Amino acid sequence: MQLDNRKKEVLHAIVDDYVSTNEPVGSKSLIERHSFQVSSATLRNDMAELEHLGLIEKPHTSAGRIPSDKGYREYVNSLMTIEELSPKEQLEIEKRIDSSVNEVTDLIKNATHTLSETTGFVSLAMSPRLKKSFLKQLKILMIEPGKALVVMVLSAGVVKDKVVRIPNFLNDEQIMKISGAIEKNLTGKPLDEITLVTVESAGKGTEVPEPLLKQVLYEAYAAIKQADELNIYLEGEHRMLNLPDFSSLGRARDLLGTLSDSGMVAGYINEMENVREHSGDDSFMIRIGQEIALEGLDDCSFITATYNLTDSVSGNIGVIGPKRMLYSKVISQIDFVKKKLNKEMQRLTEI
Amino acid sequence: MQLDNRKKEVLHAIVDDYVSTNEPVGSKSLIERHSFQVSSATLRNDMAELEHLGLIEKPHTSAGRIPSDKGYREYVNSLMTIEELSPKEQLEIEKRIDSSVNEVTDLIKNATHTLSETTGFVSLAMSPRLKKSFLKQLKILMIEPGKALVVMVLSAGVVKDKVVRIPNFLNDEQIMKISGAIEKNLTGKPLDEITLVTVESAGKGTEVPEPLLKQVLYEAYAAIKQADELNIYLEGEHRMLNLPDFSSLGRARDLLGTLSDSGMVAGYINEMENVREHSGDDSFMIRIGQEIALEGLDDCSFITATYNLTDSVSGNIGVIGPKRMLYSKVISQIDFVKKKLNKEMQRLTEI
DNA sequence: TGTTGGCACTCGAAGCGATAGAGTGCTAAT
DNA sequence: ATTAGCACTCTATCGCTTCGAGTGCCAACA
Repeated sequence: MQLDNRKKEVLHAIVDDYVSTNEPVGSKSLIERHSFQVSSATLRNDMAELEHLGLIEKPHTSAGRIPSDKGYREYVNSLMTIEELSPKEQLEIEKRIDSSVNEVTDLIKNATHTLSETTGFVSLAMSPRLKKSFLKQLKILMIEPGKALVVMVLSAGVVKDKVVRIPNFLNDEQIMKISGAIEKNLTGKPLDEITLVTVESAGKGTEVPEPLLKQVLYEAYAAIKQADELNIYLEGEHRMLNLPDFSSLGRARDLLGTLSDSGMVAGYINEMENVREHSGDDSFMIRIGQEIALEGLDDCSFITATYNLTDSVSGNIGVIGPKRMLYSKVISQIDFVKKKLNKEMQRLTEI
Repeated sequence: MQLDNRKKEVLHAIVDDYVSTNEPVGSKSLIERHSFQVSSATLRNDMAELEHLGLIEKPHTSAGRIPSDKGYREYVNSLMTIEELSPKEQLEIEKRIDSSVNEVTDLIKNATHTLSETTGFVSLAMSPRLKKSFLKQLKILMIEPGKALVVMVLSAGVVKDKVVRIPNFLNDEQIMKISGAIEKNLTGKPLDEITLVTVESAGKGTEVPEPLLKQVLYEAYAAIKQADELNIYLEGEHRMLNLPDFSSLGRARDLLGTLSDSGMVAGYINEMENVREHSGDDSFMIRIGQEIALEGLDDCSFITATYNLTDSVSGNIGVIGPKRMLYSKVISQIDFVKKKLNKEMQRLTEI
């Protein structure tokens, strides 16, 4: 994008003004609010040029300009400067993210909640992708005849469990044998390398009748697979209704409708994450307006960062807000929450 | 309420018409839509009377009437007749509530989701109140030095667990001893009779140094207390935006704002539940409009039923919809979902 | 006494025209 | 390349009128 300096400044100013006023900005008010050394007529020429490049657009013929998706993109990529949060803001976040929590899930919910409160937008987080973590322990506990609990401890310090049905007449001792065999043979294996076949061969040699054994092994396998399922946490959907951008009920409805299908949102984040991984970019994922392939989010921007539970186990945390947002501020907020989250995660996972 | 028959019919008709059209209903249209054997002038007199009794009201001087909270209340208490769902509707619900689920929590989420889809409103459920259930098993598993998992099996077939911190240098054997002592002494006790003192005395006699023992016992106690904490599940908040009743953004915002504070909603349900228990009424709790002591729910009705996990362990499931709803239909839907839920719960809890 | 037809009155919703104001594009001069 | 000036455009808004559904009340009637 070959823009001379003044044009860059003009675009910057238009984005800033539009973000803060929510009104299309015209050449005159631009002169008033900023100290350009040229006249409004000159800015009009520049604006015509920016419009030609598709960076800004007019809602109607005789109105001011608003940034287009492409304009916001240019702003985010090359114009804005990111500042650190003030110590006060940092403290506020530190305080809200509770350090007394002992489970990863609670910690993530905590961070999501905090992020929604500090940004005033919808926040969301994906649970850690555990497929690269490995099994450290697996125990099967009898609950009552026919029912057992599979408890797994994963390398990332995460504990998962699942209630499963087992044949009624299996006794404690048999279950212990099977449990021991699985644990012995699968400990240290990453979850994504564990298949039904692996589990079945791990259980071989246990002196339990074949069909019964097979059922238990299947259930154990199902429990392991369930452990690496992804969860998504969304918070603060109602905040969108406070934004003038969604004062039209139709838009608000479409947006909340889409967000209510958390599976769809999770799928989209996963997709984005794959792109990020392959592009080698390790900081933020930013999607603006139509770039987001979800219905009803045309007027939104979607920003996520990646947090790490361990080196190989990570998840995402971020916000969905209006396109018309203070990008630099929001990005610093996400960044700070992410860092705090990483710190707490480390506390939880180090022995 | 001493109302002659025709006045009852008039109120009935006004509620029905208003529910289906969402427009204030006048004497003339009342004549048109129903076969009253009198003139519109007569109905006008009746309506003036009903207004005097506070059962209906006018949005403004020259408009038709709409039911007041008191009017809806009268309708619900003595006018409406409840019909069973059609076999088709029943089947639809049966199908949606999945029978392959093995955990109570999943089952409840499932039922909540179904209820929101069938009614088109916000649905919600409270997790079972476990304080009357008793401990069947309690195991403490070492995860790694300094970290353990407390697993509890409760009488209602519910499994709960919590990761806890323990002193670093406790070994497997010591933990097993403590775990065994607690289990031995507390099995069969209802959760609400277990206090820190009970747990501490249960752990006595274990050959583990005093301060270490005390910490573990405290953590075990905390885990037990956490097990009977209540959870609330809310679904379909976005559906409210589809209702003409909430087309004013302000109302929608207040409503969703309140619902987003799930703790507050849970507290309110608990309060309602206490009233129900003491009044001996065992069917539905219905709260209409201003009867609901929650901000922003003035235009809503709140209907819940009680489901049972076992005889002494129960929770609630219901909906929050607009006051202007088809009460008889919604009540049958809740009732049917509740019955189905009870059935599935029984399947899960019977050995 | 309960019911009815008639009538004047009320009030919001919808449609219309005029006006104001912010903004644009273009042209001609610097 | 920049600027002043001007004609033009489009929306938002205000006030005005009209329309219609609905009400309350009164006098007449069974």
